[in-house]
Amino acid sequence: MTEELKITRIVIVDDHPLVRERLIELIDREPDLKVCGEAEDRSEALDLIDQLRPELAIVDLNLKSSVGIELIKDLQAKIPELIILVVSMQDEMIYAERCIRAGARGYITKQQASRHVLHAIRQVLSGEVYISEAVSKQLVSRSIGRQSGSDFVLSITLLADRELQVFELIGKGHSTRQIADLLSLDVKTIETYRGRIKDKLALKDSSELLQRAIAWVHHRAG
Amino acid sequence: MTEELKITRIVIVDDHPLVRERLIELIDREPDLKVCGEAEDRSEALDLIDQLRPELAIVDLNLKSSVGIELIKDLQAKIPELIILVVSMQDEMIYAERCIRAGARGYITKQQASRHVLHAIRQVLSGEVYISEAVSKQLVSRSIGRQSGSDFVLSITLLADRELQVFELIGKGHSTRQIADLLSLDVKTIETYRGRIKDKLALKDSSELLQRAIAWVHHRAG
DNA sequence: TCCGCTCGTAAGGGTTTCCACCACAAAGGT
DNA sequence: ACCTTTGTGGTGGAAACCCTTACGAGCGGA
Repeated sequence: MTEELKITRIVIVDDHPLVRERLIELIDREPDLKVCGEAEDRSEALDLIDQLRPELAIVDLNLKSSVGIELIKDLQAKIPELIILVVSMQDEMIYAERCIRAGARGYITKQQASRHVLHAIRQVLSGEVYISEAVSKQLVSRSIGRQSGSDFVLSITLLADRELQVFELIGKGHSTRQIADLLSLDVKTIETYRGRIKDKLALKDSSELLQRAIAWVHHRAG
Repeated sequence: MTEELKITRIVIVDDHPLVRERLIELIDREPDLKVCGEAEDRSEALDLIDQLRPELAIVDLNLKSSVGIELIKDLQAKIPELIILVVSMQDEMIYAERCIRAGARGYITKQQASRHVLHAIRQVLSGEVYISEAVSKQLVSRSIGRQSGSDFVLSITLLADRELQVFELIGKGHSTRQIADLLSLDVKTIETYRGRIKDKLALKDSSELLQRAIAWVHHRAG
């Protein structure tokens, strides 16, 4: 009588085939873990996970239309028992916080993923929350007073998830109409978000909003 | 007597280990290609490539600290015979243009990389320029008949002085009203310039104009 | 010289966006 | 149980966008 081995089934959601393929290799090398499906975008992911019902989903934050957070919320609402680990290019604490609040159980950057993804997987499977070093260190270094523009970075924290999404799309030069289409929302809704962003960041008109958004996007892009 | 096989040596510069690892696998599977080194950032890449002198460098655009474009320029200046293939997360034409202009011989998105990277490698090695479908389609849909990608800069020279002034102010995030005030002109005049700029640069709406202008300003700024 | 072209400036008129304010339901905190 | 935040939309007037037209100044070619 051989020992029964419980295999944990995992779905990967990421729009970069290179990353998916490498993650699959790393994971499938473990005898007790198995990637049972992959998806490239939100709706594909929802369908697939609903059908396969894996224990764990590894989700890229930066899906094409920047709807990673929405996907987390959707999954959390639909399949509460699913454990979600976020793999992201962003090493900003803001994003990690939002993901955890949205229901994810772990957050790891792509820089760290190669070495630490298995550790992260086991940690979230065991019920703990995993946040990668690089990110949590960032939190500390920021709270120790930085000078220029850091109060602006902090004020970004005030933005709700949707508002931040819209803010970033504005910074990339997208029109209100395009943003509405990208997020499948009414133009009027985007206009509301624009108004709220202006309030929260204390901006006086749309060009100040635009300038801030451009600066923010280019602040992260390097 | 065995056939002599010339092996092309390749260096990979990318700050995502997952991506590097997968690229290495794909490349090393080919008998005539060999990854001989990896680097994570600009200075590391410069040292390594200077030392190893590979035929080809595969460079990620979005390196952490420094912008990938700078690295391309550095490499091009220092080792002109090196062939550079850019692998990028950005599917926006602006970046492809800038890379090619900076001396890269190919541009492929990470979405496409998995399937097409070998084809791209062979194409740039054979002396041609490779630009991935997803990106070049954007270009074609906008301006029929142009395909080199770097002629955007040339088309900038089509702009009259006033038009260029307006273009740069747009790129800094100024509104039409603000520009009119700054230049002491009527709003209607600025609107005319916007229209002419769009014509000359073959842009289809104001957000494309905005994105171009932003890219232009950040290109000037370094 | 006359024709054609670009440049700088602006107006007319239709379409879309901006913006201040309102509405409402769900979630969460005190 | 209330109050705030969040996500989603609506009204309506001001402003911006976009296409077209205009017109004089300058400049280059036929």
